[in-house]
Parts: sequence; C-alpha cells; structure tokens
Amino acid sequence: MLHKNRTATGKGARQAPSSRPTIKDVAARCGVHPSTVSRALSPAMKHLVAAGVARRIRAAAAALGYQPNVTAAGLRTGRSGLIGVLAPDIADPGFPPILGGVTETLGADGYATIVVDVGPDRSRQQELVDRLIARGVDGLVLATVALNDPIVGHCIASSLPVVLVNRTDAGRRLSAVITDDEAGMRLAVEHLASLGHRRIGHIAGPQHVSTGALRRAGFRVAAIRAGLPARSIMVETARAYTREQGRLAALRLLDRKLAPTAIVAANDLLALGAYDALSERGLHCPSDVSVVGHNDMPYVDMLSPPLTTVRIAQRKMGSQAARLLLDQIADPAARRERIVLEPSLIVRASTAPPKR
Amino acid sequence: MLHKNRTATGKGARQAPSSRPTIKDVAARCGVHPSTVSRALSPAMKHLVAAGVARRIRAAAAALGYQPNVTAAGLRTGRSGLIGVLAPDIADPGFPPILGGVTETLGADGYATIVVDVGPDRSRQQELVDRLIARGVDGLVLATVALNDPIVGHCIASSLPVVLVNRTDAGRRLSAVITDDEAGMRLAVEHLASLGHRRIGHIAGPQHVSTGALRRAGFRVAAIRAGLPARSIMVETARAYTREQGRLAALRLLDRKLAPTAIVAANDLLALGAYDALSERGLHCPSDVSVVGHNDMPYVDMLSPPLTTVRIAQRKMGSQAARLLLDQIADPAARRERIVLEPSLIVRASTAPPKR
DNA sequence: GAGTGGATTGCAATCGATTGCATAAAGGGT
DNA sequence: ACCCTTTATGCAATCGATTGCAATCCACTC
Repeated sequence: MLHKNRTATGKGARQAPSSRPTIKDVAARCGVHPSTVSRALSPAMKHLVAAGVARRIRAAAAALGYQPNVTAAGLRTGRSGLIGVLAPDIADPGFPPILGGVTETLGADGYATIVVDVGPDRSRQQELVDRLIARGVDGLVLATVALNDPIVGHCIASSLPVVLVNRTDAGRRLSAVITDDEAGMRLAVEHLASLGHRRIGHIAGPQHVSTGALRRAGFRVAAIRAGLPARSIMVETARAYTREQGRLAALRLLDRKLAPTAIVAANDLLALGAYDALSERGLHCPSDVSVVGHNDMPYVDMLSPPLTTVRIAQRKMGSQAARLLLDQIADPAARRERIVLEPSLIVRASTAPPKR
Repeated sequence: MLHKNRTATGKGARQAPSSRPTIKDVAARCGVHPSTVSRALSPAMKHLVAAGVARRIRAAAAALGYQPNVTAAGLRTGRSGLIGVLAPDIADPGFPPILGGVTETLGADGYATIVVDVGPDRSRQQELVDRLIARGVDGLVLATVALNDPIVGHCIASSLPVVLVNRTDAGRRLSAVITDDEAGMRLAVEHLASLGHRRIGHIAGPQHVSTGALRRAGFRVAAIRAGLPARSIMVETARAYTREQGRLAALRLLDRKLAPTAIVAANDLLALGAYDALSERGLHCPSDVSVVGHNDMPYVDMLSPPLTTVRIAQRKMGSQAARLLLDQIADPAARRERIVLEPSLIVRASTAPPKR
C-alpha cells in the first residue's frame, strides 16, 4: 500500500506545500491510524484510546502545529460551530453591548458568530437567513423580528434552534430574552408625574416591532394609572428608531395646541431627535420640556443635558439569549422559554419639574 | 442500482426527514448525474451543460428549495467564503462604521464575516487568529495590530490574505488602509493656533499602536510648525483608548504648573474623558479650555458642548480594506498596498479663543 | 464512409475528519 | 487451558459538492 497523501510525486499535487498538516500527517508521524488520532484529540472519544498513545499523538500534533479542519469536521458531523446573528443596525450604539454578551457566551463554548446587518430593508431578511442556513449555522439569534414576522414561521419550519433578543414575536412562538417594556415606561412616567408633569407626550417606536408596541401600550397604561387626563396623554409614532424620525415625531408633539411639558421616547436615538426638535423650536431641556430616553445607550450621560433614561441590561440580555440558544442546541426538544429582564431608571439632568 | 440516499428504509436513516435537499436529490429529480447539476448551478461551469438541461435543473432546484451546502463545497474547493475580522472593541462607537463598510463590500461578493472582539488582552490575539484559520477563513481584516505585533509575522507565514485597517504595522509589511494621522493633527493644531491658543496639550493614545504614535508625532510637528514654544507643547499619554484613561491623562495636563488652554485628544473617547476631567476641576469648555477630538464618532455632535473633531472616513476605510482584501484573494501575488485617506476638521462648539 | 472535432454528460476520486463495526490483544474467571 | 469480557485500534463508509478525465453522440468534411 502506497502513500496517497502529499508525497512529492509532483503531477497531481495541487496542494501548496505550506498547506496545513492534516490528521493523516499526525497519524503517519505516530504510526497509527487517522481514526485513532481523531479519537485521541476529541475530548468525548479520548477515553477509547490508551493514555500513552494519546500522549504521543498530542505531542505529535503539537509538534506539527496541527489544527483540525473545522470545515471537514463540520461536513461529517453536520454542525458548523457557527451561529448567525441578525442585527437591525450595527451602527446603533445600543446593539454592540447585546452582541458582546452573545459572542462572549457563545465563544466560551467554541462557537463563532456571523453577524449580519439587515438594514432598513426588512424584505432582505428572509434571504439573509437562508444564506446563513446554507452556511450551515447551528443556530440563530434574531434581534430584528417584527411582531408578525414571516421569518418566525420560516425558522420554525427549518427546525433550527432560534432565540429572539430584545424583540419578540406576537405569537410567542420562539424563545426570547427581552426586557419588561411596560415596566420601563411605568418608571419613566411615574418619575415625570412625581415631578409634577401633567401633560406628557410619547414618541413611540415603530408599531410593528414589539418594543414599539409594548412601550406605547405601557406608556398609556402608566399615564392613566398616574391619573393624567386622557387628552393630555399624547402619542406620536416614529417610523423608525432613528434620530431623524425622533426629531419629526417630537416636532409633531411640540406643535400641538397643548404641547406636552415632558416627552418619553421609546428609545435613546428618538430622544436625541427630541433634543434636536427642542433646539429647533428654541426650547430648552429640561426647563421647558423634560425628556426621558430608553436603553441607556453608551455616552448618553455626556449629552447636553445628560439624558434621564431607562436602563436595560443589554449585555446580560445577549448572554442570556446565547445561553438559551446553547440549551436549545443541546436539547432541540427543549421547551421555548421567555426571559424578561427588569429595567431601571437612571435619572440625570434632562428631567425637571415643569415650569410654573 | 438502488437508491442509497434518503429512502425511507428506516434503520440507517439518521437523517432528519426535514434535512435540506442535496445535489443528489436535484439530480435524481431530473434524471441526470449530480455532477451535471453542480455544473449547471455554477456560473463558471454552466457553459458546459446544454441550455435546456440547465433550465430543467434550475427549475428542479428551485422546486425543491435546494440550497448548496457551503460547507461541503468549501471542503472540496478549499475556500470557505468566510472572512475573519479582528476588532479592538466592538463597543467602541468608532468601530461599527468601519465594520459596516467591510461587511457591505465583502457581502456583495458573497463573503460572510466573522467578527471577533479581541478585548483588552492582546495576548489572546494570536490564538483567535489561529481559531479563525482553523475555521478556514479566506482572509483576515485586522483592526487591532500594534506597531510591532508578532501577529504580523504570523499572518505572513500563514500566507493568508490579510489587510490592516485603521492601524498599521511598523514594518509596513502588510496592506493597509489608514488615515493620514499627521494631517489630522495638523488640522487640529492649526485650528487652535489660529484661534490664538499658545499652550496646547495633547492626550496621546497608546504608543504601541500606529494611531497613538503617529498622532503624537503629528501633534509635535504641527505644534512646532505653528511656532509654539517647546515648553508649552504638553503631552500626556493614555494607556488605552478609553474615556477613563482620557480623564486621567487630562487631569495630568490640567494639573501642570502652566496648564494648557486647549487639548487635542488622539481619539473622541479620550476627549470625552477630557470633558469629565474639566468638569471635575470645575473648568468650562470651551471658555476655560478648548477640546478637539479625533474620529468624529457618532453622536459627538450631541455632547455638551458639541465636539470639534477630526473626521475620518470610517465607512470608506472599511470598504477600501475589503476591496484590497478581495484583490489579494483573487491574486495572492498582488503587491501589498497602502491607502491613506484624508481627514477633515469638523468645527463645533468645543473650541473657542483662549480667555483674555 | 472514415475521420475530426466540438458539445454534453457520466464516472469516480477527492477534500479532511468522524464513527459504527470488526478485529485483535489482553485480562479474568472457573 | 478455555471462553468471555474489556480495551484498544484499524477499516471503510460517509458527509455534499467539485472537477479531471473518459465516454458518448452528433454533425460535418474530405
């Protein structure tokens, strides 16, 4: 029997000489069969190989600088060690902390993450998911789902482990880690009410995503519970979680006959837009109008004025989602779960009692 | 000859029934050989198959919802369609725009990116790179290299296409896309000098990375060219690009006998720290001390006061780096290149003439 | 009517690692 | 001594797609 592997016969050798050593090279160096090397190097199988042999194999592997080819192993085992993450917008400073939590937890278990920025065009989402599936991802973390998102059915049909993060679907058909949006709004509204505000406006986020809808509902409930008269509960909906849409919505609030003395934004980016709108109308925050944000994204403490906002545990949200996903990969039959994290209010200088 | 594939004989069928169709299924459905399917579906090879057959195959593939298994193809062809990206810190708002440029350009060519956050512990970098190589990445984008980084030699030895972004290595041994750091500092210093500042301090970044070293050097040169006396050119070095290290360095500047009337930070995060330090000392920006940042990261226009800063073309930097990498993948013999982008100064409200 | 050539398609090896099964060697019990 | 476990290792198929080579077919030329 002759070597078929990498002998310098030239001719058929398309291999670059620098190509990495394979399991066969290690096996040859030890005079054992490749399968033995595979077992010796696999934590789950190494109990099948004699301790001495295993040591020799590990030494040879180290000497050759052998690194297993994940692609080949993935083909055989059907698992790639890759997790796909769909992000609404990487440039949104609120997202990196979530991502950090996800990658850290997954990385500890040997998984790598492919992050895909869906961008404003939601229709691409399905295609992007399919691309990830074709890549053989072992699971998906979705930070992008809308309330009634066809992607949910698609994911369930694919029987791929999936976890939602930050947002949830209307049917609650998938595991999710979210924050208590209603509670967050209650914190914000109660804070403003306790300062004496009676006319409070809300810049709602897009209503097709859970954060937008739940926070708006939470705002309404909290405002009523705080005893505000119905007509002084004002809501304007932003079409996207962007500074610009926040500005437009804030202008609509400010231009009402009875303008609010305080504004609760569904998100810090929207709050930034509210700041823009205020200065555009020559109003001052907080003396003319108080503003409360949501998420406590990085550096909002540096704004002028520092933003009072509802803090959510973004990093934790990411790591919890990752953990849920790992559980689901380990046991695909596991029931879907829903983890709700509690928000807290960070009071800074953008809120104050109303004038007069 | 009998079907060996996915017939419902039970027994050996470990396959989940929902598992995706393979090239064989498409072939069987069309009564052709799998290799013909492969060719029909490959843009580069489809000229080898009759037009009518190709059409039938495409139809069958679509009907079955066939998606090629990228892992299997990758094993055979030796290319994974994955690009590794090493980031210094995903949470740093300066990074996402670069990443956006990278992923967009690579995505257009069918590549997916694996982003790895190296974090503060640089020693992990080598291991992370090895992990990516084991994953079979087709190339690497490094946003993390230090001036004399062992990783550079390692990458060259691996003969893997690599491009540096934002930072460069001392030996200029790898392709890189950076900004003109000296020019940026010249813009900052000349702006301050023209406002009348004569005592200017610099918060330098870590000196082991190119941005830190080049900006410090650029600051010195610009200050001398502006005719500032040597002893009123003050430099304090931050140990990391963080707000906290910026605060500490700024305090050291402010506590000097002849404190500067203006501070140029090597980075916006350091500038934020300078803001912290100023308020800690009861000083006001810009009336007491002017501050200039660097990078124009998102939302620094919202700070109090809005930050004057040197804008760099981050997104473009990312996409150029991706393009360079694609070129290098297409032609591994291509010469290494270095692209230097020009920065511009964005004047906001953190700079003003010195008192008196 | 044989030869030439081009166009299609099939065949089978291959990428590198994993794993069920078979085999071989060592140990244990009676 | 013999059989029966364990324990350790080898063998070969397999994952799914790609591709060099061979084979087939048809048309056309001389």
